[in-house]
Amino acid sequence: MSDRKREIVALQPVRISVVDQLHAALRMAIIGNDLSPGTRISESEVAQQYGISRQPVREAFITLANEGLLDIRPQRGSFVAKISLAAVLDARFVREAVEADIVKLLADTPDPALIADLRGQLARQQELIGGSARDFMEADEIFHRTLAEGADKGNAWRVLVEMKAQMDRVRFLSSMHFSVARLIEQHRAIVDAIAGGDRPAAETQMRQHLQGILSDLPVIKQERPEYFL
Amino acid sequence: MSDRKREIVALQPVRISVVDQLHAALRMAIIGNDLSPGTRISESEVAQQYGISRQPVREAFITLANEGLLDIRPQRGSFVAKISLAAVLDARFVREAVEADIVKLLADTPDPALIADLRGQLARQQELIGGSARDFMEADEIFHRTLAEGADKGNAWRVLVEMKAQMDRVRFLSSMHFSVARLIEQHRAIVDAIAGGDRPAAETQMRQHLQGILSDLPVIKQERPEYFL
DNA sequence: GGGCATTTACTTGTATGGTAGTATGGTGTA
DNA sequence: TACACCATACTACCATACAAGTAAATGCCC
Repeated sequence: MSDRKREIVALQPVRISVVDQLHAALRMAIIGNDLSPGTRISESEVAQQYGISRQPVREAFITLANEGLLDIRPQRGSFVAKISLAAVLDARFVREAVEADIVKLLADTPDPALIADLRGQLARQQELIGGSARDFMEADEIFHRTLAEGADKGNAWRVLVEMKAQMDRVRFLSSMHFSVARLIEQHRAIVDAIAGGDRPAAETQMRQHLQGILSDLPVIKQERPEYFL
Repeated sequence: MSDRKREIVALQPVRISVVDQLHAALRMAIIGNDLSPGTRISESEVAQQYGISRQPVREAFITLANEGLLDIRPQRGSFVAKISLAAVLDARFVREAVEADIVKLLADTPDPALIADLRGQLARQQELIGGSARDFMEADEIFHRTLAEGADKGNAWRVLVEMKAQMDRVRFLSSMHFSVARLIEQHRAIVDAIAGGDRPAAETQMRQHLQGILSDLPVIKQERPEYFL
């Protein structure tokens, strides 16, 4: 053991609570549009399906409601939240603001190790072209999280995840309306700007990247008005 | 009834659930440092105090935990979350990024009505100098919310509230370490920049305003290390 | 007195029962 | 036929009971 501080990592509890497992499952189902906006899901029904009691289901529901993914109406029922145009637009706005500042930081002091990591991810993303939307979304999430953590803003990532969820829901409604290749190209431009220490370029590229959804949104809303509020 | 679309406003439920009331009360208590970081609060204890069952208490706890204000340790107890320096710094970072973009928008198209509102608030804030920290915090919250809503980013305000909570907790630990007068002066500078349509100035002023806590934070941490993680 | 196994009192996690409120479909009436 | 009324079958909300795990106090042994 050397002189430097020992890394103290919190031990993960071996058992993940029923609530957390259920929450993760439902969250994925909602974002991936396996549970469409407006769908009714009742506590007792879900409890029965998973072979657990109503209580943990209820707790998972509460967290989903806090995240804006579920709409609990007392004495009436719980429904997968319809997509609020304003909520999606504001989520996008928040992401743009925060991630723009993140890449500015990264461009100020480019870290070779980080850049190598990112370039590796770009290569992996290339391989996903033509694959499932879900796989690319996952890679995309890792990419953006790497940026946040590279700028030592791991806690900020938590809110970005929530914002990203709102946006990804929309994308999953119609995976035809965005070009994966174009997104990867934008990712590459961001990495290049960071690597070159070009702060304004990094900001511009990130903002453009996150503005992409603005053109898809009206199309999707027109196609699937019943999914929107 | 005229030809224009009728405004459909959602009817508010008259009764606020026990859970929501309790959550609000506990949240205020934690932010206002009536419940200090590290304090143990048990479900059954709180239930007894408020004359309700454990169930709604538990649900309020879950939401508080999601907000990062409570630390629920299974089979061990629930504790008011200690303040994480990283969490506060990242919350500040997020606020700076988002609110900077908000005032940029506002400066692009200055709205006389909004500016009049804000100037009125500045006058009210002046009257609060020397008053309780809690009163000023409330006025401060209204000010920043007005900016967000003025830019039509009401949904974004939701996440800002969560970030603000982390920061306000710190400030309440030691209300001596910041000058209300200086904060109001900064508010005024922000409003002036918006009114003048000066986008870069608005951004700069907002960023400076939100960087203020950076100087207080180390002092407070040194004074009350037991409150920090 | 010090170390250790055990007990005990506590915690949160989960299951279930009862209540009040809401939607719906059927029925009687004008 | 159209409408008001009511029985019924849901819903989520809240209370209560039990299970599983933790930690501190206890008492025993060395």
